[in-house]
Amino acid sequence: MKRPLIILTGPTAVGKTKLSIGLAGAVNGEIISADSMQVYKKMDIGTAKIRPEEMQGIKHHLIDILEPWEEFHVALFQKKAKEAMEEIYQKGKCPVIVGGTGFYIQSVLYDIEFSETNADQVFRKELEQIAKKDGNKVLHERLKETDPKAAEKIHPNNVKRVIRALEYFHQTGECISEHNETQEQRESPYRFRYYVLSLPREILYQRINERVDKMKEDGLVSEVKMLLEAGCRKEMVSMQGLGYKEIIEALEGNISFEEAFEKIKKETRHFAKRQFTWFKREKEVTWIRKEEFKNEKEILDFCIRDSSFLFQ
RNA sequence: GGCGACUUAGCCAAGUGGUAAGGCACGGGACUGCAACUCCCUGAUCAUCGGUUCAAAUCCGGUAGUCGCCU
Repeated sequence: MKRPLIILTGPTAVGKTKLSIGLAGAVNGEIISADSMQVYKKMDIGTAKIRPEEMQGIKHHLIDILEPWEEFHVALFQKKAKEAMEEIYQKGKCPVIVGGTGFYIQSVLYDIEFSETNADQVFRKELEQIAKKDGNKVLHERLKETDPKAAEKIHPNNVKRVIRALEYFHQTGECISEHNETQEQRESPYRFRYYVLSLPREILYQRINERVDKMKEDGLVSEVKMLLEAGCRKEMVSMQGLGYKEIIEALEGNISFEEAFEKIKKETRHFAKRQFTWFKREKEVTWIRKEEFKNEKEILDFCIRDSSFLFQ
């Protein structure tokens, strides 16, 4: 029998955290964060990380597990998430994955296979240079020769993806396009419910603006300063996070702080839009349109009722 | 009241006689080891009326609005 799994996601600032506590409490669950930035310690304000006192005794996994100078990626997320899930199942509890990184959720839900190889930084840098010097097209041509199917699917300007496809072939001798095709067929090894929390665009955008204003008040600038003093550099994956890269720009004097915060709002809106696009094409999801409910309690009740079959 | 300048998509903005660059926003989409990343797609007939011309956003005139200066 497949084991139960609850996923709670949605665009940034939609209110996942709040609902997650109630839900996890009701189903005797523990929370696994599916968030590419909240894994980092010391990055609290900019990631709108849940505070310990808000957790109400619910155990949270994959939050604050890395230093900001360490690298994180899907494969690692999947590994750690699976470990956490194992631990949760051992206790007879139900894992509740909460977070807005759709890609991460997918990796666990469909148990996508990642090869054992590590990122080949040297190879990547080399290809990046080619793209820079000779143009994106040249690199794409190269992919056409090794993996025409992938080349067809990936736009020449999407250098990152082109490089990954080339790297994959370089490391495994196999076409990433074929690998992906087989992975797409996968069925989830879990009995699950995949909730996507949503709000009308205008309301969500308003919440985003308010949240960014709050980050400003709460001292996002000092947080970034502290991180830089601790040795963080803008090239680091963690410092590419929304809110961090813009404040660094301002600290470097390239833009004003006012511009930086406006930029954060704008980019966060863009991010939310991308998240919607992702969830829209995920097939086995249950949308929870918050505007159709009277209050938070009703939403929670719906989730509890709706997911109860997982435990029968 | 007079003189002058301006008026191009939601915003910024090129074009000064041959049939509307670009950027931003909005919207849509992709995504299988950097994913809060990276990338793709999408819009006007040029304030308005009339004239000149084979041809006008581009020249001329009227009207309206905006801005500046002057009395």
